[in-house]
Amino acid sequence: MARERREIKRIESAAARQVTFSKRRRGLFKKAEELSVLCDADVALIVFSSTGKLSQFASSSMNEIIDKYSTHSKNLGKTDQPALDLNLEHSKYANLNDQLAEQLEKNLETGLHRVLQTKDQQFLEQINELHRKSSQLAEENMKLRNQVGQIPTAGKLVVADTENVVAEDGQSSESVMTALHSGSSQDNDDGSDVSLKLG
Amino acid sequence: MARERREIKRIESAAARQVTFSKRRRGLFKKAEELSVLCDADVALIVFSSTGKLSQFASSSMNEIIDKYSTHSKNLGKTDQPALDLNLEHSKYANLNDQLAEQLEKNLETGLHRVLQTKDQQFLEQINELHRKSSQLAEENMKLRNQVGQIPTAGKLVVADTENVVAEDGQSSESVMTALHSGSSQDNDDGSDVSLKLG
DNA sequence: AGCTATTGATAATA
DNA sequence: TTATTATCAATAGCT
Repeated sequence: MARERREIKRIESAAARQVTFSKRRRGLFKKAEELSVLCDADVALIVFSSTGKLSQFASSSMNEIIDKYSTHSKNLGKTDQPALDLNLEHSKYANLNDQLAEQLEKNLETGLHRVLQTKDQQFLEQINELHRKSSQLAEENMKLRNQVGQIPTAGKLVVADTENVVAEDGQSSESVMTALHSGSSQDNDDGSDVSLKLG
Repeated sequence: MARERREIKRIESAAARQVTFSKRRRGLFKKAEELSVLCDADVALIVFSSTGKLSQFASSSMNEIIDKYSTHSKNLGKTDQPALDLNLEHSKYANLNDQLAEQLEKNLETGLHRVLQTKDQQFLEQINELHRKSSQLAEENMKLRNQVGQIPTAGKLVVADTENVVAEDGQSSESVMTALHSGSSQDNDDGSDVSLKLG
């Protein structure tokens, strides 16, 4: 609508596109508001520029309108518009809270588990090394006692027989301790031992 | 824009209002689509007539755009509109994600910390006990060597001098490892060593 | 719904 | 980005 008619197709020149976007966006928002005022309609307009910048207009409250839309949508919705709108399951937003909560919990559990695994891993490695050293000492000790002619002080070296206690993670706090005292453990199910729920 | 300029205020005549609504709505949707095409913008338009009828347009997917909007909203958003948009706290949906994330993180940090403290405590006690035993063994070992007339194998018993390595929690996984190898450590600031971020 | 006289929006330009 | 302006597009008032 101007010096020359413009074909409705993506403007290739980024600069020109930006200029046109600016002008037309203003016009669009103005029209949106005029419609809402003149015709007492509830209008919500959301625009993301190609660079990701958000612009919005809502004749009342954006949330309210989106809510109303979500609810109303399960009906036919699009009484109009040959629009490109594909959605029929706005339920997505209805349950947004729950879904997000669930998703976040999963993310966090994963992160938590990873952290615990790392930390536990270090502890366990440390413990294994200590066990190894103790074993060496105990063995050497025994040999020395034999050389000296002494009878090995049995029972004092409970550590001696635990060569490899735990090499991998996947234990709950409780079972880890058990494993540590009962020698080598292989039953790793790698199940997350952490479960948190929102309060 | 026509035979006469029309003041932008609610049209009282229901009939006239309906006619104008019809005409302007068409124009608005057309402009919305043109903007999205010309400028490669993501546009969502929701309109409820005064009689409650819904019309919508979305350049891509309505849900997608609303999602993006909700997420993006924590910024300023409304680059435009002197509109009647009253909400400044699209927080409800807008920051839902962030809020939940934050809340969850807090809950988890608390829970995590508690879990880690318990678990760490057990690990540390275990490690301390091992150190103690090693020390005993090393000491006894040394005495035996003397009896046998051997020269103590110096350097092999790095564990021997660490009587009490760690008795309390408050170490990061990294510093714990350091502490274990460098003997007793007193610099406990008890800061939470766990920090989780959502991926 | 159509029909136009007008106003309003805007493409090109600066 | 703002300002100008020639044109094109939308639409108010009627039918």
